[in-house]
Amino acid sequence: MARRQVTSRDVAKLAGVSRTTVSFVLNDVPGVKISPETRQRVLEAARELDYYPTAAARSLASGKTRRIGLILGEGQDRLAADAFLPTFLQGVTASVHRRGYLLMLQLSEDVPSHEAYVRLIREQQVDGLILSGPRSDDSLLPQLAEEKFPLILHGRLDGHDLPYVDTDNRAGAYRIVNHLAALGHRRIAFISNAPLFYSGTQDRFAGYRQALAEHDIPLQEELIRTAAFLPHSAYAAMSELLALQKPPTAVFAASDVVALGAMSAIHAADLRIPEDMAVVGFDDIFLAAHACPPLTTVRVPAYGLGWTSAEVLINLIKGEEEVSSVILETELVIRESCGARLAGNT
Amino acid sequence: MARRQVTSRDVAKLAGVSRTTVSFVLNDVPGVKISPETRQRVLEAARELDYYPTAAARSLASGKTRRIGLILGEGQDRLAADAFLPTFLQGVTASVHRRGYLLMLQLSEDVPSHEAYVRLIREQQVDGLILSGPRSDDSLLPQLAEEKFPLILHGRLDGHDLPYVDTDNRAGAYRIVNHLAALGHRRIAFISNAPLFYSGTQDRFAGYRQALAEHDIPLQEELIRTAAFLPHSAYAAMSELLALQKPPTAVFAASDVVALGAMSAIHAADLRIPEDMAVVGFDDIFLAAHACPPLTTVRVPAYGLGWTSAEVLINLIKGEEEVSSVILETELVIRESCGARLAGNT
DNA sequence: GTGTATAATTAACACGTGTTAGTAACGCGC
DNA sequence: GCGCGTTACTAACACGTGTTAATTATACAC
Repeated sequence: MARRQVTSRDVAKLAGVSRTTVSFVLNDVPGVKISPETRQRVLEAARELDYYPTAAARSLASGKTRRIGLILGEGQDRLAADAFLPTFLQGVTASVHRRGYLLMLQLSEDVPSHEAYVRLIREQQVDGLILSGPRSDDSLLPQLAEEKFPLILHGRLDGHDLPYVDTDNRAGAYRIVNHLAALGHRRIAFISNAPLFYSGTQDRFAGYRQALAEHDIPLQEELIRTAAFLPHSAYAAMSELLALQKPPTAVFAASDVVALGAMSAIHAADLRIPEDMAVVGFDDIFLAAHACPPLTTVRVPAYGLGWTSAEVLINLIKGEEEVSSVILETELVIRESCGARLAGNT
Repeated sequence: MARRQVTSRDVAKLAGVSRTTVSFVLNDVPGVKISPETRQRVLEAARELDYYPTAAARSLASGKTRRIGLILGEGQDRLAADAFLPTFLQGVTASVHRRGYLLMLQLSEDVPSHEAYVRLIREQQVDGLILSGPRSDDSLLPQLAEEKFPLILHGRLDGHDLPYVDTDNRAGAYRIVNHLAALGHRRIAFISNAPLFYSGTQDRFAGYRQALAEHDIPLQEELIRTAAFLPHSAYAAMSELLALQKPPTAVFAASDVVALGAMSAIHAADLRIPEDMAVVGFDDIFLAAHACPPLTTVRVPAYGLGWTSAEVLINLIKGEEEVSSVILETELVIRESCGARLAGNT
C-alpha cells in the first residue's frame, strides 16, 4: 500500500516552524540566519519522517533539475563493440554522483542525432548535456551554442567552438607507429577503426602519417585499409593486406578490437605474431593484456574521459569556473605483439 | 541568450482557446469531445510555437514522471569487464524509447546497494526501476515490494518473489558441458566467473554438475576454481589447474572473459587449444568469434534481456497487463576451441 | 524608555501543468 | 416555452517546492 507522501509541511509542523524555515535549513541557504536549536529541530524532524523533497516540485520552483544527460551518438555496431563504455560510464557517474546530480542516458542509434536529445532539452529534463560522438552535420548544435545551453562534446568536432573533452589521438598514434618504425619496420599498414569522417579516426591516421614522415617512409595507398568497429571487418581488411604481392611487416590497427580481428586473420593464415607480422592497437581495452600474444597498444584513459566530461559540464552549469576544452594524454603500453621484447632478446 | 519559456498558456492564446483545451488536445484525453477544427488549431499553434510541456510541471501535476531507472549493482571489476553492457543498454533504451519513457542510469559500485536507488525512488525521479545484479542482503527490497513500487530484477534472486528477467543459465551450462562430455572428456574443470554467491554463477555451476552426473562423472573438488570477472583472475586459476598432477583435458569457463584469461594461461604454458586442452565459455561476447582459436560458447541474448526488462517494467507501471517473470533461452555456439570440428575431421 | 540596527522567522506568491466540476450553447420532443 | 440531454469548452483548484519581501523578537547604545 502506497504510503502518504511526506511533504515539507509535515516536517515544518513536527519541528514547530514554518515551511520556509524548513527549506532554508535543508538547502543550507547562504546569508540566512537560523538559530542552531531550530536548525537541529528541523533536521531531526526531517530524519524522523524520512523526508525527501519531491524532484518535480523542486525543479519546477527552482528551474534546475540537478540532472545531466549523456547522449551516445554511436551507431549500433560501434556501440556493441565499445569495450570502453562501462569504464567511461563509471567515470561519468562517479563525478555526477559526487556533485549531487543524477544521470539520464540516451542512445541516439541511427536517427538524426538531434532528435535524440531535443526532448531532453526542451522538456527541461536536464540542466546540461554530454554529447558523445557528435556529428558535424547536426544542424541544431549551432543553435544550442547560441542559446548558451550547457553542452560538452566528447570527441573533437571541427567547425564549432563548443567545449570538448577528448584524448590526444594524434600524439598516441604517432608514438606507437614511431615505436614500430624504431624497431626497423618500413612497411607499416594502417587499418582504421571507423570510417574516416570520424575525427578520432582522422587524428589517429594523422599521427600515423606523421610518424612515417619523420622516418622518411613514403605513404603507400595499398597499405591503408578501412575497417569499422567490429572484428570481422578488420579480419577482411587484414586478409586483403596478407594477399598483397608485398605484404606489410607490421600493422597499426586504430583500435584494439580491430587489432584483435586482424590478429585472428593472421592466425588463420598460419602466420606468427610478432615474428611474421607485428600488430599494435589503440585503446588498451581490458582484454588487450590477454590476447594471444598480449597486445602492444596505446592506453586511453576511459575513466578519466568520463569523469572529466562530467566535471567540466557541471562547472559550466554552475557557472563558477572558467571552462575550456580538455585533452587527456595517452600512454604507450608495450607488450608482445609488436616484437619489441623479442628484439630485445636477440 | 535564453529565450523565454513557451507555456501552454501561449499556445492557448494563439489558438484562441483555454489552457485546459490545449491540455486535452495534446494529451489526447479519452472521453473528451473536441471539435476537429479546434483540435487542428491547437496542434498548429503548438507546432508554430515549438511548444514542449515542461517535465517538472507535468510530473508534479500528474504524479507520473515518464522516466524509469536502471540500477547496475555490479562492482567496479565486474562492470569494467562487462562486454554485454552496451548491447544490454541498447535493448533497454529501444524499449524505453518506444514506450515514450526516458532512462535514468545509476551505478551502485560498492556502496550498500540501496543507497544507490533510494534517492531515485523517494525523490520520485522515476516511475519504476530495473535492478541489475541485486544482492540478497538488501534489506530495502522487501519493503519496496510491500509498497508495491514497480520493480523488476535483472537476475534471479532467492528469497523474494519479485518479478525478474533472466537467462536460463543452468540449461545453458548443462548443454555446453554435456557437449564436452559427449566429445569424450571426463576430466572437465570449472572456472567460475564470479564468487559463488551470485545466483548466475550458482546456476551455471549447477548446470555443470548436472551434466557431469548424467555422464556418471564424479565431481572433483580439485577441478573447481573460482575466478572473478577479470581475465587475470582466470589466468591464475587456469595456471593452478595446469600445475595439477593430473590436469583436466577440458575447461568450462563460466564467462567468455574468464575463458579468454584461461586461454592466455594455456598459451603461456605452450599448450595447444583444443588439442591439449579444450576450452568453452559462456555469453558469446562479440570477441568470442575472433579469439584464437574461435571460442565455443553459449549465446546469451543481451539485447533481449534489456528489451524484455524494460517492457515488463513498463507493463507493470501501466498496470495494464498481468506481469510475471521471464526466462530467456540460450543457444549453443560451436566453434573451434572445444575440438568438435577437429574430432569431426578424424 | 526610546530609537535603531540586527537576528530569526514567516506570509504570500511563483513555477507550469493535469484534472474536476461546472457552464454555455444547441437541438429536439412535447 | 420548457425540460432534458448532448456537445464543446472553461474557471478554478491541486501538485510541493523555492524565494522575496515583510514581520516580529532581541540586543544595545544613549
